[in-house]
Amino acid sequence: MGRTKAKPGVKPGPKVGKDRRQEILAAAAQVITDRGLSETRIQDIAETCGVSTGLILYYFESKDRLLVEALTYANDQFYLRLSRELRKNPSARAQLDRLIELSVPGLLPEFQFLDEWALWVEIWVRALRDPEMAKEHEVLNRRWRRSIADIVRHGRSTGEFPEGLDADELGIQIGAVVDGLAIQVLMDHGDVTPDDMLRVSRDVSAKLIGFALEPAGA
Amino acid sequence: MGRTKAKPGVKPGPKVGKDRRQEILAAAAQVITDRGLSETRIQDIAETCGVSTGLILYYFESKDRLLVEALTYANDQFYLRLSRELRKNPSARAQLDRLIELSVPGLLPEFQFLDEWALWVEIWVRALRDPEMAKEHEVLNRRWRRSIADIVRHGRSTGEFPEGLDADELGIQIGAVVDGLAIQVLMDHGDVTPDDMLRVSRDVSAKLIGFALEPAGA
DNA sequence: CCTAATCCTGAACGGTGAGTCAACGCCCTC
DNA sequence: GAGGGCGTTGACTCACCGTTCAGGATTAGG
Repeated sequence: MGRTKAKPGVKPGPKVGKDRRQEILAAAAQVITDRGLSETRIQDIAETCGVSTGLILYYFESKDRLLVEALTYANDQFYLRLSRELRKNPSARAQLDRLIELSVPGLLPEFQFLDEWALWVEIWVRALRDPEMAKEHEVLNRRWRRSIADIVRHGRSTGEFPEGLDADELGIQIGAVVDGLAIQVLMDHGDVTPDDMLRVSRDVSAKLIGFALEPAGA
Repeated sequence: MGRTKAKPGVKPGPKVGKDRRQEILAAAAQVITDRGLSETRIQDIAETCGVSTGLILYYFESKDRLLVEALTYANDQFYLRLSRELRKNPSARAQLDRLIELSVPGLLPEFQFLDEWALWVEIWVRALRDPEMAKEHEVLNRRWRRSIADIVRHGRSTGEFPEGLDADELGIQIGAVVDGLAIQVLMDHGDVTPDDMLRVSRDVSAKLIGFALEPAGA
C-alpha cells in the first residue's frame, strides 16, 4: 500500500509525521466534494486514504473538527494556487483575468476533480450555525476579497486602472459578482455557461473599475 | 379545522388534507431556517406544528421529499410576496428598489423570522447532489432572474431606462450581484452591512443598466 | 535485546432518528 | 346508531454511524 518509509533522518523528507494529518484532510476534502458535507461519513474518509476509521479519530478529536479543518484546508490550497498564479503576472489586467479564470467552476482541467465552489457553498451553510466555521469563513472571505482589492490597487499604481471607488469597495462588488456567477455555473443548468461567466465577469469588472475592454469578438 | 373532502379509494393524493400539508411545510421551513437542513429532524417539525411524528410521514412519503417541498414552498412564498410588492409600483425604478430591499437579508421586520437567503444556500447545497432539488432550483432560479429582467424591460418601455444590453443578460448580472452580496450580509461579519448591500446593489444596478442615481445622502 | 512511545486496527458500544404499524376516535353517511 | 374510513397517535423496529477501547504492530532509543 502507500506505506511511507519513515527514515530516521532528523529532518523532514518529503513525507513524515504530520503527513498523515494532511493525507486525511485531503481525503476528507475529496469526499466532501464527492458526496457533500452532510453525507460524508468517517468511514468514507478512512477508505479514501486507505486507513481504519479509528485512525481518523486518532488524529482529529471529532468528526466536526475534521470537517471544518478540511474545508479550510481545501480553501487554503486554492488560495495558495491563486497567489502563485497572480505573482506570475506583472500586469493588473492579466492578474484580474487570471483570477477570474481560476474562479470559474470546472474551467481549468487541473481543478476538475475538486470543485472549489462546491466547497464554498458547504462552508457558507456550515458557517451559518457553527461559530468555529464562521470564524474561519471570515478569514477566508476577507482574504478572497482582498486578493481582488489588491489587484485594483496594483492596477492603479501602474496606471492601468483609473482612480475611482475605494479599492476595498470594489473588492466587495467584484467579489459579489464572481460569487453569484460561480453559483450559477456550478448549478449547471444551461443558463450560465463557464464562457458566459468569463465574459460577464470581465465585462462587469471593467465597467466597475472603469477601464475599457478591447472588443474580443466582433 | 378546514375539513377537506377526501375522495375514497384514492392513493395519498395531493388533494387530501391540503391544509395539514401546508401547515407541515410551513413548520418544516421554519425548522430548516432555525436549525439548518442537515440538523432538521422529523420530530422537530412535528413539535413545531403540534402533531405526532407519525403524521408527518402520513402526509409525505419520506423526509427527503418533505424537505425539498418545504424549500420550494418557502421560496414560493417569497416570490409571491415579491410579485405583489412589485405590482404596487408602476415605476421601474421603484420596482428595482423594492426588489433590492426585499432581497437584503434581515432588513424587513416582517421577514426577520425567516431568512429567505439561509434557505437559498440550503437549496444550492442540496441541488448539487439531489436531481429532484436541482430541477426545482432551476425553476426558482429562472423565476428570480426573470423578475429582474422584467423590471428592466418595463423600465425601457416607459423610457426610465436606456436601451442597452439584453435584459436577460442584465437579469443574470444584477442577480449575481444581489446573490453575492446577500451571502455576505447573511454571514454577518461587519464587512458588508444591510445598508452597504442596499447602496451597492443600487449603485451597481444603475451602472449596469445605465441610468443615473440622484445623490442620496450628502 | 528490552522498553516505551507512537501508530494503527477492528470490533464493540451507544445514541439517534427515519420509517412502520396497530389501534383509536371522530365524523360522515346511510 | 351502525359502519366505515380518514386523520392521528406514539411506541416500536431497525439500521446506521460517531466514538471508544484494548490490544497488535512498528519504530526509536538505550
